[in-house]
Amino acid sequence: MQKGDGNLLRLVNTRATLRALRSGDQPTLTQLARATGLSRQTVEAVLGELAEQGLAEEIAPSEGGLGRPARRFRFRADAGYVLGLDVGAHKVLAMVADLDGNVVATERAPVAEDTPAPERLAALRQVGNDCVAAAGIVRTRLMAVAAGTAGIVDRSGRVTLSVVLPGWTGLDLAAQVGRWFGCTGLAGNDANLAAVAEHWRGSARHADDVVYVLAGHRLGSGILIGGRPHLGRTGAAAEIGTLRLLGWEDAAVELTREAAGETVFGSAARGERDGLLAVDRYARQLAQGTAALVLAIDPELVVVGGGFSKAGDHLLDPLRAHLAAMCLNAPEITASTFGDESVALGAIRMALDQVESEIKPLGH
Amino acid sequence: MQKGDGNLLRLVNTRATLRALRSGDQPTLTQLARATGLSRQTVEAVLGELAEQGLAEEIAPSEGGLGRPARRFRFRADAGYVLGLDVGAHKVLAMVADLDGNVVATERAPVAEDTPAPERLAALRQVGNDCVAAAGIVRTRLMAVAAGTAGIVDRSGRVTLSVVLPGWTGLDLAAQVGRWFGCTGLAGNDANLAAVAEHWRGSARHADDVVYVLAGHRLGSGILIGGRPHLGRTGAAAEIGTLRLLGWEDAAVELTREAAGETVFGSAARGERDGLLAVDRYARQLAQGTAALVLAIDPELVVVGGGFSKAGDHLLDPLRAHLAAMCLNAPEITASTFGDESVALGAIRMALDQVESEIKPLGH
DNA sequence: CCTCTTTATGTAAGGCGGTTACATATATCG
DNA sequence: CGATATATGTAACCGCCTTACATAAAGAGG
Repeated sequence: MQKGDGNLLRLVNTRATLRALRSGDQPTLTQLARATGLSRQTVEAVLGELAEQGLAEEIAPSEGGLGRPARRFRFRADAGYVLGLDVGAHKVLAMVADLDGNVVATERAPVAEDTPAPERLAALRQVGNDCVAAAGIVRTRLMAVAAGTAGIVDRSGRVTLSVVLPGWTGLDLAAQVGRWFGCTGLAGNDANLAAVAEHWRGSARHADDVVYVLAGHRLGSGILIGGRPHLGRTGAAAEIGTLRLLGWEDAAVELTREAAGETVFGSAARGERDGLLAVDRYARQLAQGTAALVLAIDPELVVVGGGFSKAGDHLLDPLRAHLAAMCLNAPEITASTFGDESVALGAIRMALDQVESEIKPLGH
Repeated sequence: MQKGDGNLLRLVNTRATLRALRSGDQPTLTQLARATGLSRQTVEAVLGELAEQGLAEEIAPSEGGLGRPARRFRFRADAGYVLGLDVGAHKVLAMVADLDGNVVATERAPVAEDTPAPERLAALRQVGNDCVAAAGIVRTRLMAVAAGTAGIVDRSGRVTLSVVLPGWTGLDLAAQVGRWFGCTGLAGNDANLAAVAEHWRGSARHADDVVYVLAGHRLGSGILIGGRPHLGRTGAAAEIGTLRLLGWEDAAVELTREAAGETVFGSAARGERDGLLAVDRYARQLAQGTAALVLAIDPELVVVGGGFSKAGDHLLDPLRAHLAAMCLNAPEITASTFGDESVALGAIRMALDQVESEIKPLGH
């Protein structure tokens, strides 16, 4: 095969086999062959390599079928684990998942908004360690760790700018978490990772171009293009808040000044005039920033997450109305499915992508 | 090789060889082998297939070197041609290029702004035919044709909406031009194609994420992500003009109402107070829409094209100033290199992409 | 003029990855 | 118990690519 490319074909076929293996339910050799379009022999050889790497395993043949019992295989989701972290303004959150993305442990701890960076990092590390312990695995089984955080994060995983978390700017978060847990470290913007989570298993499963709006006391946004986060030159894509004209930054401030957000949404839900008006004002300002993103990207879907998204249609309906007025042919708008845990889940997906990208056929 | 994929490896190697063949200057077999990382034999075999398809050709070996004379090859750029069209408000423009993208003929004709669709189409067809004739080729040698037009064009090449060209909405432009010229037909938004042209050979050669702003009597914009046009769900990506808040649509109107744009820029160039103020107002409004796109996409580069871009820094400098005030860390801003012909050039690149995507190894 | 050096071309052999074809094994069903 | 269905194992073969080595054609130097 090609000199430089060391086994392009095997790589492709390995990926195809792995996909079939994971999507099927303990499939047989013949089923895998049919699913991948490869010959039985090839699938067998690939499975051999995967078994050597601990990624596949033959299990006992099934009882009670017609004909010779088929050899069955399964993906060894427990061959390794990944850790997803979320460093927020008020909490740190950690989740451990196996290679199938099944979450096996979750740990969280509250953090004060004005906590300085070193303590926040210590809390993050602590919650990460606790989570690994709770998952009942040793740290060496972690294959990658990813962290989501508020602020602008560049491609390398360094925090370029964070106005929310004190002392956060300049932090090399990816390298930091990598060192802590002795594996590849990654980091990304929280809204982007939340979007990734929604695209993986949430509201945005069937959309590839997505605008994610994080609507809470803080406003944030993320963009998925072709199912992958769009970072831009500096990692600042979707940071529409900077354009004062759109009133994006002011929205939440205003709402929280008037009252605790929850109270306002409760009031609106009860149909009280003041609450309805406040929510509508908020939705309008939210819509202005969202409209700018929607018009720029023309996404298939807008997902609204963050604390206020719990209000559901009480927030979404006015948002839909305002957005429809601002963009002709506005896209569908839906609420996030994961709420609080979406950032950590997105981090898990990011870590899994990293792990999967490292799977190579071993060239004997 | 794989059942479905009929020759993945050969396809990859064919592409690699083709790239090396085209970038080199009549390279020898050995040079090609070195450039592609493939063995000489493989390259030889691939060239054989390419020669069968008329895409490569052996030429006389070079004189006067040391050692046995090497066999030389060249890419047959004249194996086929593509046609690029631009349907504007005031003109129709056609260009024929060979497979290397060398433009061999250009034809244009003025069209009145209020020309109804059938006549505009007739003019387009006419100018296309004239251009093919001027290129001195028969129509059957056209391998693809692409057209750029103002308005929203969906993925299939149908005009979903055009407010500028009367009767244009609903037109299946791609199919139309394909029928006319008896080959694959494509169509796209003019600003997007202009961006493609700039990325191909113009100001945006070294940038993959680009925002293109068409600044003329009409305003338009296009987005390149990863070097390719980003269309969005309906093809309306970058149509930021809809957001009235940004005053995008009003900008040009105002400028043209005050005076012919050129006069204003001339006045500004002479340092006259009125002209400078008018240009600054225009630049400010232009910057608002541009800022929204820049913040959403975080591109590496903003390219300004369209009629007013001829004013150069007289327009760009105030634009830079306003943009810097609106986005922290604003990207570089530069003028288009192709001006008037960028849309047709982008159409040519689009057609070439289509042709190149169709190159497959013939499976003997 | 002949030979050496340099460069490149031809030809053969072999490996890797994959497929097809056919014989063989092990269930259930009548 | 054999017929049937299903799946496994083995062998032969083919395509694509690479390495290795012999051969060819030029200039350079005696």
